[in-house]
Amino acid sequence: MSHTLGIRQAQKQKTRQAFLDAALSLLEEQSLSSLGLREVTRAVGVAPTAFYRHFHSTADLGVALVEEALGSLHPMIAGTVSAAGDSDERIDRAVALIARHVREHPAHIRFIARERNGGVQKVRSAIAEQMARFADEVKAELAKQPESAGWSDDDLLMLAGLYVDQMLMTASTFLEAAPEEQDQVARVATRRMRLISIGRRHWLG
Amino acid sequence: MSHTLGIRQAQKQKTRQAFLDAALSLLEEQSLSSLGLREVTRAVGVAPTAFYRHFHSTADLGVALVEEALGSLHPMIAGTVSAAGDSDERIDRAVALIARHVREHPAHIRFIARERNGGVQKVRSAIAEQMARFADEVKAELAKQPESAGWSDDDLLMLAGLYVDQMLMTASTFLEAAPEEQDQVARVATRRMRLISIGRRHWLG
DNA sequence: CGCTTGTGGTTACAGTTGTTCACTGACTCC
DNA sequence: GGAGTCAGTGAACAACTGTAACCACAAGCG
Repeated sequence: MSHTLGIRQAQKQKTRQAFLDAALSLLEEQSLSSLGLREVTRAVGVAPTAFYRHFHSTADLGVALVEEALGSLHPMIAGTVSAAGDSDERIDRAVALIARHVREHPAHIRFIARERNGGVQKVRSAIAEQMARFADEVKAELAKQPESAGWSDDDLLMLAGLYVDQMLMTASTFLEAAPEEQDQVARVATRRMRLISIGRRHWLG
Repeated sequence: MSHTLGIRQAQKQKTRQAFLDAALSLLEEQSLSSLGLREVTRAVGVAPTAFYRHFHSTADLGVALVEEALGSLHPMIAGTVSAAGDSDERIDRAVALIARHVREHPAHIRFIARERNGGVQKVRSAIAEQMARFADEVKAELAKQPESAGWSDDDLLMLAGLYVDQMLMTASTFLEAAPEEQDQVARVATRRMRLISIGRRHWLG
């Protein structure tokens, strides 16, 4: 029952999206804490004061960017972990999926990796919250697998967090690697994941 | 053959160190790419133009900070890995060492974690280079251990990189955790390391 | 000693920043 | 159809930025 929202609201959303896009592009070569409000409005092509109609501050814009960059990622994460096949096949598929996502949304990944430890507290919190949700979701998927028999909740969450952190680091490494190094990066990432999975298999006893 | 350097040079080094200290302190709540030259000189208590006598730009200052923060860390890394005792004892000691280092040099860790993926290319490179050196050193230590029999150089480097990344992430997590959460962070970090070590033990065959 | 060197200070410039205020004019709703 | 709402405008503000030119004066060195 979503009624079409009026011309007015639609145009506002469009401008808001333009802000997000412009900011994301400007953030490829700087951090959020140095992103100026005027810089963004200039890139969008609107007056500086128009910014306030959409965000209180650039920090607020950053939080919105976190939603955009990570909010849509939950299905992919779950799909990655619950894929069919044996452990090695699953890992290969996960690494390939990460590589593809980085290729398609490089600015998103760059933003998250950069601001995860960045200078803006609210954005750091927003990212931490999303990452915690990822870890919870991965944990839920892991719990379904037979390999997790006998595992405590705590240990499962520990493992899930390790996987999630590893995924983001892999993505960030893809980002900085030259095209001809991508394969090498993928191979190392695969072996890291494989080692962790081996550790998982022998964790108990 | 180190002759005492003149009063002149000594005073210059002192001022330079004041710049580094002031910058590090200012960077606790912002990123390097938003750090202004005037901001730093104001904090030090010198004229803006004095900055140029020591650094070309704030990016240059950042590179110097990388040296200060990571340059002195090499002995600790090596010591951590080559410590005596069985695997679990070694891990406990490593985590404790990391916790202590974070407690003693929080600003250093914050800076490295923040700028590792930060908006200043030269600084990112400087950090990446030091981290690669750490990985090489850890690899060399690992190679000495009997558990590494039969391991290829490539796999050893992969494992070393995994350990190094894990150490920095642990340090950064300590940094953001409240005092009463420190123990919990330490316990999770310990279990992560332990799982990796188990993976290592069963990597071959 | 006097000459050179170079750290740091002073003044000034042209641009930029965030934020305010009063405004326009197209959309919305009764 | 007329009144009200509100996204976006334009001008103005004080404060800030990096950088240039020139100066002061203590240290180094023949």
